[in-house]
Amino acid sequence: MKKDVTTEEKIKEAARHVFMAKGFAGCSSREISKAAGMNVALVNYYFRSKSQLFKIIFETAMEDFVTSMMTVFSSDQSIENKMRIFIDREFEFLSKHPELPVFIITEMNREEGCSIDHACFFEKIAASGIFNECAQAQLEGKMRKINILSLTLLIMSNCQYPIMAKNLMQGIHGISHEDYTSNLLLHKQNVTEMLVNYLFPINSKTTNKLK
Amino acid sequence: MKKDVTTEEKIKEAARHVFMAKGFAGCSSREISKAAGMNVALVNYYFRSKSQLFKIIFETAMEDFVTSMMTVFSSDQSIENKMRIFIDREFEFLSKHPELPVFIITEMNREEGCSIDHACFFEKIAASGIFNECAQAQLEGKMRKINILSLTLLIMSNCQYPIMAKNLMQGIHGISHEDYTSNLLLHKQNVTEMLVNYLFPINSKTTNKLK
DNA sequence: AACTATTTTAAACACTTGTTTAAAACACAT
DNA sequence: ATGTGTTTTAAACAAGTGTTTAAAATAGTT
Repeated sequence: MKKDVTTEEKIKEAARHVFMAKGFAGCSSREISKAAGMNVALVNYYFRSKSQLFKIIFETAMEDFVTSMMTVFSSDQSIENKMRIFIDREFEFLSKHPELPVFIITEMNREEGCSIDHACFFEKIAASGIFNECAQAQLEGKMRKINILSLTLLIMSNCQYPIMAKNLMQGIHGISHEDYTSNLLLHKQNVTEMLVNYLFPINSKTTNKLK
Repeated sequence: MKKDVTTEEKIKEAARHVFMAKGFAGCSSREISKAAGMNVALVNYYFRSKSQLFKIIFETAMEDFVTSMMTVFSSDQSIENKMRIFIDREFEFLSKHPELPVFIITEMNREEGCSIDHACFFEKIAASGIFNECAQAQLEGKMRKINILSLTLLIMSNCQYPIMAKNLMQGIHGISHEDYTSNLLLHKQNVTEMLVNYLFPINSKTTNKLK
């Protein structure tokens, strides 16, 4: 009999939640199995080991992370508008998956990385032609000439950090979850304005804003 | 007989390294004691438990983190120059303590936070008068009027993220440790220029640059 | 209904965990 | 040298870890 939600996916869903919230070292196989509502042995029946299960979860997380960043760049907008849309999408995506950036950064730093090859994901980014497109725009004088690493950092920093540091910021400014979330929308606008002004200094005032 | 380095401090030093690199859940008491070159029981002889030891390490880390941010603001520079100096110091400090931001953000998210009260550290920041000084500068038209949370986020994002995401960025752009480190200096200049241009739009071109 | 293959479980495995205990090593005053 | 208080160790504790085993429950076929 086919079930509406297969056991295998119940495990993956539970593992995703637990791993994201506590990291690989911060949780046990039993905790995951309990979250999925079943026996421990079943987890190892479907996935050989905790490491193997983690590997799958991490790789799909990476996939989501990278994919969300690249969808914008296939459109035929101007580079400046692509940037605006990108920031908008990134804030939206990360608001739905707030643990993702810390999870990826933390687990990339782990020595025993469950033998995960990160390179393949990064190759996808390079293969998408994003970097070439930016370099081209720089050559044509449409974009400020800073190196691509710095460009990546500017965007990633201002999109990801506000999500990552939520608890820290709430502590510093003594504000509630709701207040922080609404302030994040204002901040997104500030970030967009700052980045566009900096990266497109000439035509930033005349270009049409995002709807 | 007094020793040059007391056992207690040997433990703290080892614990600092191991906790920072692997987090609370990612390491064992025995790993710490081994890194300090001694028996496990000694760790619990000086510090009652793993949690207690962690609490001390975390609190001093927080102390460092907060202190490094506040030293600039006691000087009598202009607000714009303070900002430039702040960014400079923050990059320098974080380059020496690269694991600090991820460590703090991660451990602040932990449910079992070893019963650490974070509030006292944040109170120090507010008590320093930084926020008031910025609000004043905004009233006097010396600084762009954005809310203080957004201001904090802009600065923290652009200073901390480039350090936190080192491995991720190296992967994406396929560059070595050395290349990343040197690129970080260029990036610091870009960040400074972008932030100053955005926060001090009127007088940013005429004000004297940092030596 | 009886057989087969798949899915799920309880129980056990060897090992690591944080913590404690009791004895040993040490420093130092008398 | 003896006694005293401190520092360090080896060994043990119960509880929790990842993983495996063998039996039970279930589904599907004849």
